[in-house]
Formats: sequence, structure tokens, C-alpha cells
Amino acid sequence: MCFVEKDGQCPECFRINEVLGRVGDRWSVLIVLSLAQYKVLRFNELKRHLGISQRMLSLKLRELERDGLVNRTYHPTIPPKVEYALTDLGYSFYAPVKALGIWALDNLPNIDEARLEFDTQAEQKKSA
Amino acid sequence: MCFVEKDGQCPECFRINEVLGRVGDRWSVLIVLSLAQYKVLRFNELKRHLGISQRMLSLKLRELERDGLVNRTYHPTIPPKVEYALTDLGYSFYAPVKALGIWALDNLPNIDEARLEFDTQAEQKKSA
DNA sequence: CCGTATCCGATGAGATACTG
DNA sequence: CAGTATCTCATCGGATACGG
Repeated sequence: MCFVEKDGQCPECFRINEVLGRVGDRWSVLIVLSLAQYKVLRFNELKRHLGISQRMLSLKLRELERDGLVNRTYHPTIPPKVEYALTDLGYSFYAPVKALGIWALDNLPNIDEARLEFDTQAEQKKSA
Repeated sequence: MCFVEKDGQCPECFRINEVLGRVGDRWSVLIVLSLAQYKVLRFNELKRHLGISQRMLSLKLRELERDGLVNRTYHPTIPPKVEYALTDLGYSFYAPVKALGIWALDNLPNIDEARLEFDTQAEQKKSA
């Protein structure tokens, strides 16, 4: 992916960092995963599904809309109804993100195990 | 991925969130990408390559080591030499992360464009 | 129902200076 | 070289309360 010398700033790492700084945070990833699954979700459906606070959901949805990953449709009924769905760009993001989600589900136990071992070893060193 | 009713807390989202909270941050992703590329890197090589501060690199590397993604080898020479490499778990993480990195590189322009459009439209609404 | 505004603590992240 | 220790500032993220 990166063909620069080991030393010296890697321009690609810089750009990847930039993109991940925009759409790479935890909530954005989970929102994209959920929308890909259900096609269309209302605000409170997303909120309950993810267990996210109202504030964060509001912020993240606007970011995602701004970055062109999510489409927002406002129905001026009473009570109001707002629906969110992925754009094409959003779906293209879904592909790699889904792989990441699956890895996460599969490997949580491995990480837990590694942590436990690391911590117990650190404990032993301290007492030694 | 998630087969729960739309409403109601999604346990899988919760767990994915948990994993991403550990290894899903920007620097960890970039460290894994770099190590996958070069196999073995020393502390300062990574530092220069990523353009990361000494402090953050130190913290992130220890996290990654603790979570079992990165292996740390200390050579007690003078001056000291410390080498970092991916573990098997780290390499298994690399696969989905690489896809994410490639997407990021490919779609930075699209995101920029979407942002620009969003911002200009917001600007027009304000002045209307 | 769909948000915004405010307050607050926890974490992220660079800069700088110091040690073995 | 490979870190640790502080200090400082920004951002993340929940809780709560309020408005259309």
C-alpha cells in the first residue's frame, strides 16, 4: 500500500489518517453497519438499536450526511418523521467496514485472552 | 450481521463497539498497516513513518501489545534497539484493515466533494 | 418524534524536557 | 535509541433539560 522508504513521512499514511479521522470512528462505523442491514431507519430506531446517546447520534448523522455517506429524508408530518439511509458512497464504505465488524465479533475472545495474559505477566514482574 | 429486531439494543453492535474501542482508533490502524508492510520496524522508524508523537506511539504500541496484535522484541545493546512486528492475530486484523485503508485512499476526493456541496448548500439556506 | 443547548468528566493528542 | 513524565488543549461522549 505504501511504497515509501521506511523512514521519512509516509504521505499515504497521512491521507488514510485524514479519511479515518472523518468516517473511521466507532459510532460512524456502527451507524453504517446498521443502515446497511435495515436499508432505512428512523432516528429513534437507530438510537435504540445502537445504544447511543441522542446527542452523539445527532452529531454523527450530520457528519455522515455531510461526508456524503448518508441520506436524510425529512417528512413534515405530525409527529415528524425522519428517515436515514446509505448513499452509494455509504454502501461502498460498507464493504470494508463489514469485514472489520465480522473480524471484531470473531476476535473479541482472542483479545480478551491476550489481555489477561499480558496483565498477569505484568503483575508477576511487579512482584518479582 | 445483526439479526435482532430493529428496535431494542443490538448485542452485536455492542460487542463490535467494544472491540473497535480497543483496536479501532486511527493510530492503531495505521501502525498495523505499517507493520504489515515492513514486517519489522523500530520505534523511531514507526515514529517518523507515521508522523506520530513519541508519546502516542508509546501508548498505542503498548495497547496493541497488550491486545495481542503486536510483538515487542527488546535487544539490550547500546544503544538499545526495540523491534515491533505483528503477531498472527495482528495479521488477521490486517486483512480487513487493509481494505479499509484502500477505500480511504480511493474515496478521499469523493468525501471532499460531498462536503463542499453540503457546505455551500447550507450557506445558501442561511442567506435565504 | 426529532432534534439543540448546556454541563461535565474522560480520553486523545501534541510539545517539551528528562533518563538509561 | 527508546522510552517516561508533565503540561496543556481539543475532542469524545453521556446526562439532562428544553423547543418545534
